[in-house]
Amino acid sequence: MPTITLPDGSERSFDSAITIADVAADIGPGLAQATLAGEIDGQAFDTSHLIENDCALRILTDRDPEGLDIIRHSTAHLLAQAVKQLFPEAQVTIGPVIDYGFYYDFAYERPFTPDDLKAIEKKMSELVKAKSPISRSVRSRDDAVAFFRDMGEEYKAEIIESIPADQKISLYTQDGFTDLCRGPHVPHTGRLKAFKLMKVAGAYWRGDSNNEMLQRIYGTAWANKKDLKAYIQRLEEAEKRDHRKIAKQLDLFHLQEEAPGMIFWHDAGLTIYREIEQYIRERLKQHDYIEVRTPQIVDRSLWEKSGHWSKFKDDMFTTGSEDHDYAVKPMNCPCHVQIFNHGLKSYRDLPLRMAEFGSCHRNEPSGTLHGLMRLRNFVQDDAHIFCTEDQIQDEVSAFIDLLFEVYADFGFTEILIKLSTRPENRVGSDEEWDKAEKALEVALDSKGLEWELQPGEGAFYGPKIEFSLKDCLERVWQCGTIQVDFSMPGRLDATYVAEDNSKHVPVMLHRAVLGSLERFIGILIEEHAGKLPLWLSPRHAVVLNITDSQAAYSTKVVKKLRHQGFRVESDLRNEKIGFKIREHTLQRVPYLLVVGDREMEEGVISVRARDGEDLGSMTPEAFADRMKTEIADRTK
RNA sequence: GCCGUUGUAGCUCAGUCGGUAGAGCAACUCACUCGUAAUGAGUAGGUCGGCGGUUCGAUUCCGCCCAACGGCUCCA
Repeated sequence: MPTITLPDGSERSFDSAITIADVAADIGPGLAQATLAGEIDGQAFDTSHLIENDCALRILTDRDPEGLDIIRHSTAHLLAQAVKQLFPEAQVTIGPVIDYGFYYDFAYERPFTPDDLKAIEKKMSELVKAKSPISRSVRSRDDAVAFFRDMGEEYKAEIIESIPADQKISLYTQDGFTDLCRGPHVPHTGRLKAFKLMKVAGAYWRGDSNNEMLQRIYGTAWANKKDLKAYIQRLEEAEKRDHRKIAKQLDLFHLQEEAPGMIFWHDAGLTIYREIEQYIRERLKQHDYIEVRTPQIVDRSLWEKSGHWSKFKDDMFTTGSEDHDYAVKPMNCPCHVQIFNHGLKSYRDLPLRMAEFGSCHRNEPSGTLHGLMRLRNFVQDDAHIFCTEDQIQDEVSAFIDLLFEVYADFGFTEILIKLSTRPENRVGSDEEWDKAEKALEVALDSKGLEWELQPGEGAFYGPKIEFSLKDCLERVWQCGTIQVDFSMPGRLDATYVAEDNSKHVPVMLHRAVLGSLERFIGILIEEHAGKLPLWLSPRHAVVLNITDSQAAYSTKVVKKLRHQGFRVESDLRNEKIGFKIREHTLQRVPYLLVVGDREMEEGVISVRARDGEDLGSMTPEAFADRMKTEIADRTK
C-alpha cells in the first residue's frame, strides 16, 4: 500500500503496488501521455517500474533536462537497432548521450557513407512508426556476457566482462534488438520524434589509438521538431561566425599548402595582432615582468639537457649547419633559464618574472591542425617566473588576478578552469607535489572560482591550471595556463644564492594569459562575429564622400584623424553612397564618416555607427574625442 | 598520425554518364556626380589541388601524394 509523495508535496495512496505509468495516468491523461520516466527518491526508473513502498516520485517528461537525456539515450539505441537491421554484420559498442545529442560506435568492415546515414535515418523513422515497446530485463553478469557472445557481439561482451561479477546487468530490448544499458528508457520507440544523424567519424575502441578504429555516428535529438529545427538553425548561425570564414571576408590572414599550420598575416590581421601584443606588454609592465627575446633555433644539446629531445624530438622541426644539429624552438623556457643563469642571482632577485612573445614551432600531427586554433607556428604571451617554493602560491594568485583582468578587458566572462594533478610518471618528491598542488588549489579557492579537477593529467614536471574558452561551435580551447615546474631549473643548472649564502635551485612557473595569440584572436573573432571592439578593429573609421567635389575635404579629415593615431581611410571611389555604406558595413568598420557639400561647408562629418545608428554631425575633433574615450574603455 | 568528406576564375558555387568549362559577385573600361546596405553597359579572367596510369583523347575513370574540412588520438 504505497503512499507516493509528489514534488508539490501532495500525497497519493494506492491499494497495491503500482507502476510509474499508472501513477501518471492517475494524475491525469495529459501527463500519462507525456511521461518518459520517473525519479524515485532521486533515482531514475522506467515508466514500467513497479512502486511497492512509500516514496517521493517525480514524473519526468521532455520538459525536464533528465527527460531530454532519456530521449537522446533512447535515440542512440534506436540508431543501433536500425544499423543492426541494415548491417547485421556490424557490432555494437557504446552509445552515450553528449551535449545536444548522442553518438554510437560500431565495429564494421567498412566505414559508413553519407548515403548509409540517410538509409539508417530512414530506417529509424520506420522503427519509430512501429512504436515498439522497450522492455527491461535483468541478468547475472556471466549470463549477459554469454548472451552477447552468442550473438557475436564481442565488444559488448568485453564491456560487460569489465563489470564486477556479482553485479546484476540490466538489458533493454525493443523489437528483437537488445542492448546493455543502465536506463531508463522511453516506454516505446514512438516517443522518439525529432532526431537527425549529423556526421560519421572514426573513433578508437576505448579511446586508445593503439586499438582498432570504430565507425562513430553522431546524432542530435530533441523533444519535438521545433526544437530540432531551432538547433539546426543555431548551428548554421554559428558557422557564419567561423573565424576562418570571417578572416577571408575581412582579409585578415591566409594559409596555404606550402606552409601548413603557419599563418600569413595580412595587414588587417596583423593590426589586431599588434594591438593585442602591445596591450599585454603594458599589462606585464604593470605586473612587474621583464621582457626578453631569445633565439629561434637552438643547438640540439640544450634540448637534450632540458629533456625535450628524448620526449619530443619527432615533434620538433630540426635543421643543421656546419656539423651542428639544431631544433627550431618548440618553447621558450630553456632559453629563459639561460638568461636567468647569466650572472649570479640572489634570493633578492626572486620572484623574477621573465616574459617573451616567443614564436614557437611544433610539428603537430597533420590531422590536428585547425585554422588559428591549432597551428605549427604560434606566438605565446609566455613568461616564466623564477621563485622559491614559498612564493608559489602568491605568484599563482597574482597571475590569476592578471588573467581575469585581461579576460575582462576582452569581454570574456565564461572561463573554464581545470586543475591537473600528479600523473603516474613524474619527477619531484611527493612532498613537493603536495605543496604545489595545494598552492594551486588554495589560489583558486581563495578567489571563489569554480574549477574542475583532472587527476593524473598534470605534466610530468608539475601540476597545472588551465583556463579555456569556447569557440562558436562551443568547442573548448585552452588559452591561459600556469604550471609548476620542479624539473627544468635543476636540469639546466639554475641556482640562486639564499640568505644563508647557500645555493638553491629555484622553482619555475610556466604561465601564459592568452596562450597562443593566434588562437586567442580566433576565439575573439568568433566571439564578436568579426565586429571587434573599436580598440582592436583593423580600421577605426572610413571617410566616404558623396561626390568628387568633397574629395579634398575627405582627405583632409583622414589626415587630421590619422595624425592623432587613429586608423582611418577614405573611400573616394565614384560610387553611390549606399554602395559604399554597404561595403564597409560588411567589412565591420566601426564608424563610417559621410561627407557631402553640407558637411564640407560646416566643417563637420556625419557619423554612422556599425550597427546602422545615425550619430549625427560633429566636428572631426569631437569625433576624435569620442573614439578616444571608447578606445580607453575597450568596451564597445 | 588514424577514419571519412572535399579541392573548378580573386570570392561563392554550378557543370562535364571521357571530346580541354559556366553563373553571380569582385577586377578592368566607359557612361552616370549620385545623401546612409548593391547605377547601367561592356571587357578580360581558369594547366578544373599535384604527379603518374588507362585511353585516339582525362577536369571527368583508376592509383599515389598534398592540403582543407568534420571527428578520433595527441598537445611539452
